[in-house]
Amino acid sequence: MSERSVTPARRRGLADEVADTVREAIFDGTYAPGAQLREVELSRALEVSRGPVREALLRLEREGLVHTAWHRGAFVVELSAADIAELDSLRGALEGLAVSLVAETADERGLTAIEAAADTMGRAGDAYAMVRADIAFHDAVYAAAGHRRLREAWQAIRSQVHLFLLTRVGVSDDLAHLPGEHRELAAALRAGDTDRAARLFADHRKHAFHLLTGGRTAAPYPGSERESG
Amino acid sequence: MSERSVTPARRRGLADEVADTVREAIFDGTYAPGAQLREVELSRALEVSRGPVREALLRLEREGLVHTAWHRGAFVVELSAADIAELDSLRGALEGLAVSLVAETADERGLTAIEAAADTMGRAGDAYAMVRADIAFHDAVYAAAGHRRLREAWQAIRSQVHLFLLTRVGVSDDLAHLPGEHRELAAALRAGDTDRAARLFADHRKHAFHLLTGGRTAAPYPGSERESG
DNA sequence: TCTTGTCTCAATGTTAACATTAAGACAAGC
DNA sequence: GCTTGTCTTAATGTTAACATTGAGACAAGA
Repeated sequence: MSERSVTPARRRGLADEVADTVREAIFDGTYAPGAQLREVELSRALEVSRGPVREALLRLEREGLVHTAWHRGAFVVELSAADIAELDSLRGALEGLAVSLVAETADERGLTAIEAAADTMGRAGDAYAMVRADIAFHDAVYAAAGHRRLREAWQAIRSQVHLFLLTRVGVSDDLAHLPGEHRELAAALRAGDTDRAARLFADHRKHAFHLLTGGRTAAPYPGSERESG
Repeated sequence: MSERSVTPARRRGLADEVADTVREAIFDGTYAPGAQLREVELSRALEVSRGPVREALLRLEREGLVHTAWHRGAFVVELSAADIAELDSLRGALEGLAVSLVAETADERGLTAIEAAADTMGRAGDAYAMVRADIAFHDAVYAAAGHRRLREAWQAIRSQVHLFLLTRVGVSDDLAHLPGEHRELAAALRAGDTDRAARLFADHRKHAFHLLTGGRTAAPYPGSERESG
């Protein structure tokens, strides 16, 4: 049992540490969308040299949280309406695969983790904790899929989704229904009902999309509608 | 007309140059799967310092062509049967979205580019040129989808697919039917027939999968079969 | 008034030296 | 004979200094 929790014990290096710190700073609002991330500034603040900072910024760029330009530096991304639509449709495609994998091949451990994540969401205090729990729930689903590249594809947009949720949280405080939805999703996955699970996940996304954009955003890509029809 | 081909003219930096060179070297077989990529060795050979080389290796890692371990360096990936199955299923999910986007919203320019890529394939000389043309065809499809993050998700596995095709080319010299298939795919896309295009693309992948793995490989993920049913 | 050329400077791109790590060889101990 | 500890060495991780770039300010010219 306790053997299971033994971490691979691999050293992480300063770059990972820096990346985590900066990512949290962006989520905390320390660096707002559009803000510039200066290498020397960060290296001074974190007491490391510019090497690891550069590497960390590259990693954040891979996550889509930061965009860089030649000799002009790194900036926190500003998500446009079109970007939100892209994230929504791509999420749909990835989650479609993840859900079918989990429903058809997931083991007990993965299903338990998903249900635990759903339960955690029910105990979330404020809206920000709710957002964290929501992301964690989807993390659990991707983890249970047992598909490394799929998980990596999710991680490439995960931070952007997180950022979007954080900036839009508060436009609607009617988030109380989410924990119930997640428990329903978890139940469908455990039941192995692929079609029902896929439909629920699609509805879940569409629901959140319209709720958070308030309908003022561009319509989602047509491709994102296909699986729910 | 000529205005259209004006490149953004942005400087690329040594890291991009190095990444391109090393990627080509991997595809050429200079660095076989499993080979170590030493930073000092590369920096000496390319006459740059280790900084850009490190950055290039990070980029190749993002493409999945290389994997690195703490204080142990970078190695060319060795694709297992499970990896191939992952690539196939993830490709299916991404292409499903791409195909529906192209069939429903693509403009004339994108469709023309796809057809041009299909025609190029017909004129491919040897099997290696055929592989390049095949990748280029799919590139054109993703480009025509007009979905930046989808294209990036494809680029994250593109090189791995390319590497796999190169290592397996020759197990079957019956690749003559591919150009015809591609032209058929292009026609379905231009016709805007989403369902037919999706079915054709799924069959195309399944066909290539079985052809190149010779059926000796693990079965593809169940999720990869869904859209063709 | 608008354009164009020059200048300045802050920031990134690059380099080479230094510090730390991990795998392998080898001998001591059980 | 097998394990364990130490040493060596080759590689990466990190640092700080140097080189290059791009945006803005400003003045001269049409």
